[in-house]
Amino acid sequence: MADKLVLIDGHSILNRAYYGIPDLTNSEGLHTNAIYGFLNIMFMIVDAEKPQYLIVTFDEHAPTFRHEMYAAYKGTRKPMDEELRQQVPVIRQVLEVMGVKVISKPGLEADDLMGTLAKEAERKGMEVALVSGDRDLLQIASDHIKIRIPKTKRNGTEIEDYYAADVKEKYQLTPLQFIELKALMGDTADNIPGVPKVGEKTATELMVTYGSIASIYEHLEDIKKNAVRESLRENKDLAELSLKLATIKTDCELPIHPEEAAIPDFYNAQAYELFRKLELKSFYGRFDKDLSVAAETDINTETVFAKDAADVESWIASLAGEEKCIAVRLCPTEGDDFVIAIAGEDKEKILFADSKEAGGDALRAVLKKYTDNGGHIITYDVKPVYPYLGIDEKKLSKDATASLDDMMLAAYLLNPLKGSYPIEETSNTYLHTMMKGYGEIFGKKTPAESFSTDREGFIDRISKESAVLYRLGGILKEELVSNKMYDLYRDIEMPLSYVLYKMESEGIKASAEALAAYSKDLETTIDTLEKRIWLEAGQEFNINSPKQLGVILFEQMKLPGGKKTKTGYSTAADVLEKLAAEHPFVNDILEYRTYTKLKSTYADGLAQYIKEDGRIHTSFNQTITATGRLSSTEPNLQNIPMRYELGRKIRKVFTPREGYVFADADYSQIELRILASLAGDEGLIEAYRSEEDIHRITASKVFGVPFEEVTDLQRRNAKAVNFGIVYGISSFGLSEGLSITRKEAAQYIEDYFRTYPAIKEYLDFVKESAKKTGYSVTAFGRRRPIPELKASEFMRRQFGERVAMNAPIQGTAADIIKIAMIRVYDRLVKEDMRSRLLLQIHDELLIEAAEEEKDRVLEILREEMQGAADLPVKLTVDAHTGKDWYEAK
DNA sequence: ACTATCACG
DNA sequence: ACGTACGTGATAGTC
Repeated sequence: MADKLVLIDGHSILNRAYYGIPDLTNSEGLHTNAIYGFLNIMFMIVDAEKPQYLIVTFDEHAPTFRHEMYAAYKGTRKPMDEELRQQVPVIRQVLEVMGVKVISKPGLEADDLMGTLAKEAERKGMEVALVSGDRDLLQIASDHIKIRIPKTKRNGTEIEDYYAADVKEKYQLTPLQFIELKALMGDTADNIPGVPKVGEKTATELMVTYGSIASIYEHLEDIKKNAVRESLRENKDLAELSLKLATIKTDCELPIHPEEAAIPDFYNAQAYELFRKLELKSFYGRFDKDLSVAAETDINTETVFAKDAADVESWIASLAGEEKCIAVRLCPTEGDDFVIAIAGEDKEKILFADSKEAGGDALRAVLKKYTDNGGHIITYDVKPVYPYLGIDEKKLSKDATASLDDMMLAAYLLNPLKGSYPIEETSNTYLHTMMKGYGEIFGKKTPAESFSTDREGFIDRISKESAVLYRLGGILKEELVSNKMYDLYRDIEMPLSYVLYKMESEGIKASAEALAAYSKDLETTIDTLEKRIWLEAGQEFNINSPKQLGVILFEQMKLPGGKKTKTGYSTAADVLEKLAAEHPFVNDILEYRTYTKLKSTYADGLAQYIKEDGRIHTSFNQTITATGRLSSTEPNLQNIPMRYELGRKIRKVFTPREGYVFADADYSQIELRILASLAGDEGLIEAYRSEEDIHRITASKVFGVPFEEVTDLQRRNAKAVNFGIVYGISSFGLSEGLSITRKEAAQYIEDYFRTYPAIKEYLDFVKESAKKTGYSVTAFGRRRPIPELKASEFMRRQFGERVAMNAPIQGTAADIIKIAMIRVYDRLVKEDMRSRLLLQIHDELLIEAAEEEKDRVLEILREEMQGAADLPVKLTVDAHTGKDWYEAK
């Protein structure tokens, strides 16, 4: 095997990491996102390549101009962000401490250093992997020099690799021709002027056709486009200069040679210290155990084993101290059994109890007695813990949760973008510990399995977790207070968690027989459609495979429609619908999709979730969405079909229990009302006060026609604009939605903003404010960070702006219905009713109401939902009862 | 594990 | 020249 050299383009990778990784800071406020991202990529490459030699290059001054000879030309490179600039010396220090060879040479570009090093290594018989964030380096690619371009994606980093042959394949150009391509199109970041009027498209076309700049000039007269041809003619000198500038040097004098850069052992004690200081926790695991032991001690615990419930009671009393506060980590094991770890004032001592020995009922009684006497419990993910706390059924949600804290809910409010909230991540973030992930210790085992196979390890783990929880209690409360979200946490999220627990336990009755019958009906139609589609297509194929379907439609049947997705043809509904008019056969496919969707996801899918009590118990997740909404899983009961009759019929299988009916209530246009209120737009507020059709009024005002003369089309358009505004309007989005041109869409938006000027002012204000603070805020103080707003890519920034406009609206609506849920629940308890809240579907609540209570329940729903927020635009609620969900909605 | 599609608000 | 409406979750196919 030949020796291998890895070359890393320091600035370009650092830059890429900075823009690709959301902001990170250590507790001293030093930004570390670029450092983190850089090291991630470096470690990943070194792990994969296992090179003998490693060199990182940096430009001497950052930012630099590419070449002296062109430095006088107007520099267009943006100055470096301060947050990135401060990380440059730090990463160099990190690399130095790890023993990595870093080179830079005054007056030389990093590209030239790398080019020279790569070629020299190749001459010396080495394999080279050159890691860079930009494509300039592709000109260096050869059979032995691989250019590796990391891309930061949603779930980690992917690396694109280019040997010479790959460059040829992807760009239809050799690496050397690639230089000429760049010379033609120019590069503002590198101050290469290029030829005016020649962009990426034109340049590629010219190079593929003629093969070189020299050849292009020989065949100048063949070029069709006048503007391009004349520009080339006039700017020949510019083309030549650009070619020189674009060529990476491979003959520099080097301060170091490849064989002098043997790869060091990164993971030494000094480096470990620095990583600790920077708090780059995810890398701690790479260092030796011995090095990391010191840090692991901050959560060392000594576990005491309880013999019985009395033991637990006396220990709790001593651990709780004067503050009367303990942290409890509780895990169900087999059957009804569970184990608990309890931490308190004495931070090292953890009490462990197993319901098998201490008795489940006895343990529950101890916990109940403790809280009834004013004791406080800090938990992590409290919802599944409620059944162990013995909470009195008569308690209002706020009283039930007054003595409880849930650090997972706190962590979610502090950063709702994480998607999941493992306890160790919260601890590592806020306590600066370095806990291992659960999976690193127990793999994919469930807690119950871990407990039975590795009892000791599991006990140690939940002991540590409880210790950490006790400390998080104070810290996260402070964080919530200083971020002005403590009220939201205490008055909304905590009580809501209890309401959700009750709703989940209640479940909703569904008929397995009715689902089976529905499934059978669908199957008949699916069979017919399938046969007809195969007949039309002239062959049997898997209609559910977008790949096979694409080939059939667009290759064999030659229907118009191009590629859209990464992997091939798009066969999405909106694409097929455009074809359906000309090709009725496509309708069969759309219909087939509808029927199979209904069968697999709903008819058959839901049936699997019916429990022995004949009911479906969904999970309402409180820490998933970025905006503050709930989500529903296993199964999702927030997306049961509604819009079309065929699917809507599914709702008939959801029925109330004997002697009960459903009462269903939903807010009317809550988001638009919130927008009007937050913006304080007199026109829109007044429009709502008139209680007329809001889309019709809007159409009348925007298009300047009398209310009575608004056409259906005008109303439809106005409605789409109203929706678009809520989503964070863009002319493109609106034009897609309405099948009109972007220009027309832009005109609609302009007219809309002229009609309701305060709406525009408000949206501009929230955008500006989010840019300044980095987050958007709802009327109840819920925050959504928007890191996209400082992205370098235009598209991502645009997305950030739309999110900044939408999040306060969607989020405020989420806050309001959460308040309504708490109030509705409390009313049902207070008034001693048998009716129960079952479901929330974003703007809708479903109650199983005792028959004699149904009118009262409707009243409560209307009152509490309308009264949940006092806005300039009154919230209105539609409420109905019915013998199934279909009827009640 | 990822992508495409489609169900809801 | 670029390429998107906001927020979710389940399923089937593909790698």
